[in-house]
Amino acid sequence: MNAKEIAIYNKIKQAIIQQKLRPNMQLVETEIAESFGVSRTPIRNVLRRLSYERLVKIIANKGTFVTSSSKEEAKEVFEMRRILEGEAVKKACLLATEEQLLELEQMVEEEEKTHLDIEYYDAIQMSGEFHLKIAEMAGNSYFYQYLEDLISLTHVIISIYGKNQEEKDACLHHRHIFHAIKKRDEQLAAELALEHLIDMENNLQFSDKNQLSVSLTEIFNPK
Amino acid sequence: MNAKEIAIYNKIKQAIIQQKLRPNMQLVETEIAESFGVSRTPIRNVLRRLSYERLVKIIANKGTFVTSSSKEEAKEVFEMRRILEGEAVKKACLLATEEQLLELEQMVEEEEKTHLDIEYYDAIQMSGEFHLKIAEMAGNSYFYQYLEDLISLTHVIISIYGKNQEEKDACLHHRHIFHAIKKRDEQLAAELALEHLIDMENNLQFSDKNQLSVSLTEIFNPK
DNA sequence: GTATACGAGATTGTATACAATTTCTTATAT
DNA sequence: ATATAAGAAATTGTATACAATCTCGTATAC
Repeated sequence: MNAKEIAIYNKIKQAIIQQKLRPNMQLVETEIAESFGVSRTPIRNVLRRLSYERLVKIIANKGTFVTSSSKEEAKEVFEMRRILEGEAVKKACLLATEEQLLELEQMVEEEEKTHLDIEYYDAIQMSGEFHLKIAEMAGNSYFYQYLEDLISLTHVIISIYGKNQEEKDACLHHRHIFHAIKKRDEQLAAELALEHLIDMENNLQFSDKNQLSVSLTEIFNPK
Repeated sequence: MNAKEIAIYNKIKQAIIQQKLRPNMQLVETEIAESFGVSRTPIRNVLRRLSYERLVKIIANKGTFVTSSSKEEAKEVFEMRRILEGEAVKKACLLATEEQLLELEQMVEEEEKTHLDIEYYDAIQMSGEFHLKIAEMAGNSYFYQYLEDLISLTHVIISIYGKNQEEKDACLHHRHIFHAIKKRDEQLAAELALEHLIDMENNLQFSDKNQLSVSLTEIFNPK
């Protein structure tokens, strides 16, 4: 993707994460193209990329729709995050440079400072960036590539199933994880990272009312 | 991607894996389009997808080139495979149905039977399918998605750095892994899977002569 | 009144024309 | 003879016209 497409990609992605584009909403190519002042071609490229990341679902000859992760898909996302972030944080303990540790600490401090002031959706975005920074420190580009997608999806999942009280402990957890990495305590860091993710998952409410139905058939004629 | 594009995608992917399209080779859109009897549009879609999987590299306004993984990139691929396949095989032990075990056994037997007869590149493809079957059995679609890409890249890596003696023990390893899964011995299965991957990596030769140069400039005017 | 069939509207899918960019060649000035 | 610049060729990037497909409403047959 070139710079122009990346800009469009980031805006659409952020709109999905910030729930301006809600799950199941249709993304009509011509409408998006018009709003960005370009033709359908680059829009189609961006939507394809987003579909590969599972943030949208393209149905042939029908349209592109914002992802509405099921309970099962959400579980898959969290399981894979535990696997990858557990390993990533261990590698980060081994490889972190002093400069990276400083950057990570600054991210935690930034998070704590703005903790209550800022918009809710900015808060979870900052939280995501902390996790991504650790992925970056792990010294294997696949951690970053995979976790970038999984974390984006987590944001969508929280927007569907969250109880809007997620980040109450997140900053504290992040600080603890940071300290473990700084002490280069692999075992502790991994444990804390897993606990943190399990906490996030436990804060989801998979009740029926949070399930966004794909069609009215599901509401009126459930099997 | 629709059926037509998937067909084109598979053919190009297989050509790369089977080294009919060698690393660093340029893939010109119009040429591929002509050979498939379609316009550039679907070809561009397929190439973008392949670039996301790192099988090709798209350089803006210049062209698309078959990936030529560096030594460092190869190490990343194997590290991520160890992480994912170690977990996948453990979950496969827990979740495998009798039917799946039968299918897996049949794959091993098929591999052993045709072990020496068939084409070299068909052999490593069969080997890859064994690993993918376990990913499928792990009950989390991300194992399959990620490992599909990593295994494809492994084929390219072996084609660059391999000593052409990889699959001598592969069948045996596969049978041992199968037995561990059948006995539902998580620990053993994971150990064998890791050993198998380490073995594969140790069979690579990262000598300079295997390094495919990106350009003639690198041959004649190395910095 | 109901069911089927036809057709209009909306949306995506494909081909193609043209624009932008890069690379290589060639011509020209020194 | 060499260096620089102009331009030609090759390739990708973008916009657009048209085709294919799906959805839904309406009309018509029974």
